[in-house]
Formats: sequence, C-alpha cells, structure tokens
Amino acid sequence: MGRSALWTAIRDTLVRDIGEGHYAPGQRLPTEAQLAERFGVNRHTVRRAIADMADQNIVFSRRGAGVFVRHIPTPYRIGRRTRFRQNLAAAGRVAERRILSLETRGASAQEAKALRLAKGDAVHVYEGISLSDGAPLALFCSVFPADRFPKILEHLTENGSVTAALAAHGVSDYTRKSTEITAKAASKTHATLLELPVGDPLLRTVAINIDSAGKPVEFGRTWFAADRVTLMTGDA
Amino acid sequence: MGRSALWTAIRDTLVRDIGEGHYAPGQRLPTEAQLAERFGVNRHTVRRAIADMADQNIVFSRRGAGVFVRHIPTPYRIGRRTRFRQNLAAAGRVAERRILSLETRGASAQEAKALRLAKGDAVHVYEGISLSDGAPLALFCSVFPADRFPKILEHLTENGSVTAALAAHGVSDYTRKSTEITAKAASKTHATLLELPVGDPLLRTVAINIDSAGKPVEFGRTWFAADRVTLMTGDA
DNA sequence: TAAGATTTGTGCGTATGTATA
DNA sequence: TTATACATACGCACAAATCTT
Repeated sequence: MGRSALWTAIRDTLVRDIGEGHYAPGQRLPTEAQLAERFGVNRHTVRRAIADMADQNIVFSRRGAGVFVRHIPTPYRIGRRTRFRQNLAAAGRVAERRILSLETRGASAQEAKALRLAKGDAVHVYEGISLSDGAPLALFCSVFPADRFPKILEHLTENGSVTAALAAHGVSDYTRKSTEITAKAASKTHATLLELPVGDPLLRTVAINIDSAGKPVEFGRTWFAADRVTLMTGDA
Repeated sequence: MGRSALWTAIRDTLVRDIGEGHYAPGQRLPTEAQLAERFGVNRHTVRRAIADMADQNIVFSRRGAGVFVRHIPTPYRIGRRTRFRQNLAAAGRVAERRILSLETRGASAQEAKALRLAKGDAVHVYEGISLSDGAPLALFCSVFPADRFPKILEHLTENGSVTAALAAHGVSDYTRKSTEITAKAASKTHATLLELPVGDPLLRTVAINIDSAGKPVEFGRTWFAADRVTLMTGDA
C-alpha cells in the first residue's frame, strides 16, 4: 500500500469533480457500481470515499435512489445587526417570506420574560416561512408587545419585513441582545413545512431584539433546515 | 372549551412540576394512564400535553419504556473569548477532556486556508471528547501549525488544556475570529463516542482562533450533542 | 395497483500491509 | 523477534428502499 489510502484519492477526485461543477447541487452521482468500474476498485472502496464525503456534508445518500450532491448552504450572519433580507442578499440569494399566521394572544411565560411583560399581556405573533431562492430555509415565530406596536400585524401583512414594520412604529434601528442556538430533529409539522424528511436536524435560534434604549421590541424563534444554512458569528 | 385548551393547563402543570424538581432530569414521568387518571382526562389529552413538551425538548418518550425528563442543557457561550473550562465552570459543571488521538500530519486544504499555511504543511492535531459532569458533551478536533508550536502535543498530553498549551508557547492570549455553526445527524462513530442514538442531531462549530497580532493559532471543529448544550451569543 | 429492475445498506469471509506492545 | 491489533481492499450475497413499467 502507498503512503495514503486508495479511497482518499477517490474522495479527492470526486470532491474536485463536484467543485468544478461536473456534478451540480441536487444532482445524482454515478452509481457506486459505475464509480467502482471507473476507478478500477471494489465497490466497498468507493463506498468508503462516499462515506467520508457524507461525513463532511458534501453529499448524502438515499437507499434505493442514489448519492446526491448537497446544496451549498446559505451563510447566515448572526450578530448585533441581524437582518434576514440583508443576510440573504449578501449571499446572493433571493429572500422571501410567506405568512403562515398572524394573531394576537396572551404572552407565555417565556415570551413575557423576554419582552419584560407580565404573563398573559397581549402580544402580536407573526409566524411564517423564510425562503431562499424559492426553497424553504426556515420557520419563524416573531412576538411583539401589542401595546407598543398596535398596528404591526397590518404592516406585516403588507410587506412581511420586520424591519419595515418596526420602522413604521418609530423604531428606526434595533439590535440583537442575545441569541441561543440549539438543534433538534424535525417533527412531522416542521418537516412538512420545510419540505424535508422527518428526523432531519434543525437549527433553532432564540433571539431578543432591543431598541436603542435597550427595551425589547421583538422575541424571535427560528427553525432553520440545517443542511441549507450555516450560521456565522464574528468576522470571517 | 374555556379560553385555552385543557391540554395546555396539563402541560403547564407538568412543566412546573419538572421545574420544581418533582421529576429530575433523566427520570421517568408517571405513565400516560396514571397522568390521565390524576388529571381526570382522557389519555389522548395527556398525550397532547406530552407531545408539546417533547416539541419543546423538555421531555422525550421511548416506546415501551416511558416518558423521560431531558437533562438541562449546558449553556455554552460563544464569543471572542471562548474557553471550554471557563464556560462549563460558569454553568456550574465539572469540565474534563479525554484524549482520543494526538498526531502530526499534513494540513488539508480547509485547514491550510484557515491557518494561512500551504496544503500539506505539517500540523499537530488534537482529537478528543469534552465531558460535562462526567457525561460526554462534545467531540473536538483542534489543529495547530507545527512549526510555530513544535511541542504542543506534549503539553496537551500533560494537561489537555488548549489555553495552557498555547501559553507554554508564548501565546498569553487568543481570541476567536469567527465561528460557523451547522447541524447534522450523528453518524455511528459520533453516536458511539457521545453515547447517544444514531441520527440524533449534533451542533457543529468551526472556529478560528488568532493571537493578539491576528495570526491564526488554532483551527477547531467541535461536535456537540445537541440536547446537552445551548450555544449562546451576545449578552443574556 | 402490482411486478420487476435498480441502487444503496449490511454482513461475512479472506487477504495484506502497517503500527504497536 | 514475535504477537496482536488495526486499517485497507476485494469478493459475494442478501436486505431494504426506490424507481420504472
């Protein structure tokens, strides 16, 4: 045996092929049998290379169907000034929001604490789907104090933009106080709305946005399809 | 029906019971039948409440076994000064690192780019498991430029602390330039090492640490067991 | 709807080279 | 040196999921 394993060379070749666009995102690779013939190796050796690429989230395989190139995840910057449209524009994607529901109800304990309200105080709630280039990227649930933003649901109906709706209520700027990030497997409801298999990992962020005076203006929860996004903090 | 559904009251009661410690993390709740009797409702109503708690990651159910309270996730702060031991100490946990492997090899393309080296330049690689209160919390892989930190593996063998090992090479302080966060399902290898089921979601962070002069000193990748941790950015 | 072909997933056995004790 | 463990590679067979007809 040489200095490095045979399967690593096969992996590197396939990774280069994908990088050069011979196999586009979403497209199927040749079958394991075909690749084994192409490289003149056993099918197990090809499988070892594919397993490593799957580990690196470059491809994924579906039994009975084939091995597919993953979509390039949208980079999504999380920082003091996190804006959905700006983030997607920076990644060269077309941002879109689809409204699932708009309602007014009493705040839960968690929502009340985040917005510095009493439990049961009226809040406006905006639920929907974020799309990137037409594909579902995330589900979100934004909660606003109803007394301070009485007409926010109407503004959201028109435009969908949280930034614009807050601006219409005199909040010219807001910043993110904190973000919590967790992950969990997709439930059936999540999976259906995001068009992915049940059990696929979701990235969940919980954020509090405050105005320039430090008062909470929005409590937001978002569930990202994990294989369609990379959350980023800091410079790079 | 009153102002709110019956199952929400049952959920709130159970959540309060758990919060007050009547059911400890890892412990089993009473059976659905017992809960149904306690609340004087149908088992389906209890199931609706449990389903909501499972959605919120408060409990999880195992067919044939019961419903169990999840462990409280360790809050893990990600910022410019991210330190494993400090983070866990702040959460009141006992931090520990177990070495899986220490090796020297050529840098991959990704590693080389992050550390501003040429592909194939020698790097020291430190792989291991992070433990929180004795339970596996995360897998990590830290990569260091070999020419600048020639003896780092020996220091890591003694202590395990990256901060201490870098200090021994004259790096008194380092900061995190960036962090990327993704999620994926656990492979068999990951699952075995982290002692969780295959397919459970993992939080993956990729970080570059730089010294005070801005030179990269460490390229680190970490896979957290998602249900044992909450990543946090910002103030709160 | 059903049958059959295709494709990946899994398991077992064999053999060889490399690193470690 | 020997012995043992481990990674690599090949071959065969069948199961499970998927796609096509």
